[in-house]
Amino acid sequence: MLEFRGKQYPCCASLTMGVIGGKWKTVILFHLMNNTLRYSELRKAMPTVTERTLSLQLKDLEEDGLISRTVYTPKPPLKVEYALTEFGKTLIPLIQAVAAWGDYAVSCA
Amino acid sequence: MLEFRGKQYPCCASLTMGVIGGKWKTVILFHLMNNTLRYSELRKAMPTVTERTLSLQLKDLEEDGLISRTVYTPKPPLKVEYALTEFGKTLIPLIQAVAAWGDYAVSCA
DNA sequence: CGGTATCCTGTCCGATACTG
DNA sequence: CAGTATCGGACAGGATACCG
Repeated sequence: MLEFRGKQYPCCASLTMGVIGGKWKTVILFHLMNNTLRYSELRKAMPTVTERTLSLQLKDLEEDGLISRTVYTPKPPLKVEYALTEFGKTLIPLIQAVAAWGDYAVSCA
Repeated sequence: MLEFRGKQYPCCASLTMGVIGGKWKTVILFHLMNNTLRYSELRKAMPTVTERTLSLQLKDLEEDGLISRTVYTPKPPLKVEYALTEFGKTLIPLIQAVAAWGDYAVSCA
């Protein structure tokens, strides 16, 4: 039994899935892999996610230390940028493998 | 927009997560990565999953073509073995990366 | 611009009991 | 031994409206 940030996992594989699982987290990480992006840029990159869900997933990823959130303006209109942290960058090879296998599976079908 | 086995995905990363996501699929694949296992052996390897859930997840993985189910006995008591298919084996590097990152994250915390 | 608040729905998944 | 049947709770995630 493993523990990470207060949650328990029966196996190292399930720990990873607990952190990057869910419907949108890998997609967010995939888009942040090569670029720092603003909230609105993420929305454009992922047109089918709702604002609420995107917001919640970003907060989750931030709490797990994978991404950073930087506010550049003192007042509205706000400018906010999201980027991978150093810890989040350790996921890059994994995200690349996830994306590559998705492409491969499509090419098989 | 990508399609795989009748489901739609907005991104190659989300396709992969749709196939190996969920609470238990990567754990099953992790245990089948190096060994063919019987149902009861999977249960021993994953003591905290319920029979119902294990059964459903195995069926999902079989329908997605990742694992094979072989019955060796004509009547009860049954002997059933699960193994990765050739297509499922293409996931091995990914599963290894998932497991390795889980270990790494624990070592950081 | 970058979010929350509120409400609601589906689905995942656990518990328990039973079967070929 | 290897499952299925039934029930039900919790939570992820969508729709829409509103706020600093």
